[in-house]
Amino acid sequence: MEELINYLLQFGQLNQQQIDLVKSKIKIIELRKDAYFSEAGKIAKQVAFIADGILRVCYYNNKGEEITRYFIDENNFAVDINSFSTEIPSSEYIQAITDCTLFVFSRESLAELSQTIIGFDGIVNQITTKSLIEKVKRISPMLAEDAKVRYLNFLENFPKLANRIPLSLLASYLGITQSSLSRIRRNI
Amino acid sequence: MEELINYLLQFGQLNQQQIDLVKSKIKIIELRKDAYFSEAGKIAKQVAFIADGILRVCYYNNKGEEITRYFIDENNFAVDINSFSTEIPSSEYIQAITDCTLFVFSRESLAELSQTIIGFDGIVNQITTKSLIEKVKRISPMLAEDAKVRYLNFLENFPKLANRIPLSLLASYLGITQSSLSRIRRNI
DNA sequence: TCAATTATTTGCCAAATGACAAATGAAATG
DNA sequence: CATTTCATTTGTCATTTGGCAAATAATTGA
Repeated sequence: MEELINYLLQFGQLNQQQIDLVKSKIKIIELRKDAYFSEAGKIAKQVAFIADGILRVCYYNNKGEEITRYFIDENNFAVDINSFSTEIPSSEYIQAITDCTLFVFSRESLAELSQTIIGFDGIVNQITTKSLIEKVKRISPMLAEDAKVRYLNFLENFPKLANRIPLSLLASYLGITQSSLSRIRRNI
Repeated sequence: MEELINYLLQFGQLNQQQIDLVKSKIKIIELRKDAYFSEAGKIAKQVAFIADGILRVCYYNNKGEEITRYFIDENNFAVDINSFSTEIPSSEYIQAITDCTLFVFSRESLAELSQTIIGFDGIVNQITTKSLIEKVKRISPMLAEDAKVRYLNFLENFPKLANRIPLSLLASYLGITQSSLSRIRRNI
């Protein structure tokens, strides 16, 4: 749980009392591989900090194909920010692709922390903005590159993730078929 | 300038005095086609609300090719949020692709508004978050679709923009060559 | 208006990727 | 250990897209 606290402290100060208060709001959840953390059609009510495991964000297109948009691994927050902030039902899923241990905050817990801890909103805002900027930076350049370069970039940026993610999901994330990714991998 | 104020009022309340204060901080800038609003290597010091015209965000890859990442048109904010918020030199350009009229806030102006107007930070945070979420939603699904579908989606989502953007830039945004886009267009 | 410049279209061929099916490999289960 | 299930690789062929050059169209500026 120290990882989570350290993460927060990057963005603002918290005294021991405040840290304890934050900790008291955490609910620890174990998610089995393939289980959903949040689902399309439902309103996201929780924010998770991943203590262990990998989640992915995915959706289904109009051909029924499953598209993986994003992976999130240890020591990062996972939330359907759109649904969580607007309270509109989500259009995508957040799913465990390995067994996961999550530190979960409910909407109510966060509201209480927001009211009790001066500066908590600021920390949350910074984390939100930073995460979204990173996401844009990660995804945005991909269109301009061919599949091989996208794969190599992924390996470079997330060397530890590559072995832990099934080929099919990685291919979907890269925007190619798993056959193509398999062939690309052979040619390296 | 009413457009800008209305835009802000969507995210929070401002009384007439506060509105006047906001207006007093605005600097009106005319940008000629091809001129830069912000440049790679420099720290973004301004935020623009586009009163008229279209901007694009672009960068150069390691082959020297120019990649267009994003278009921004009237009644939207444009800023290199990464550079502006971290004060780290940017790696991309924001360029006018038509003659533009911009309402510009400097970092100092925003800081003053932040200190003077209760709730101004909240408005700014909401706009920032909402803009980033929209950006992710716009870009993220593109990888999973072929070029023709990407083009059709663009037409559907931004019907007015298509005629105002040169083919070459739109092709770059869609991640294909202009020849390919030209062919795709013919087949529709 | 005409020339010069820039933007777009087209043709040709090569390379990349998709679609589908089959083969192989790896992991889980009884 | 054998079997089943799932993941990955491979083969074949069709389609898409890129790269390059040339042709055509549109725009700009003297």
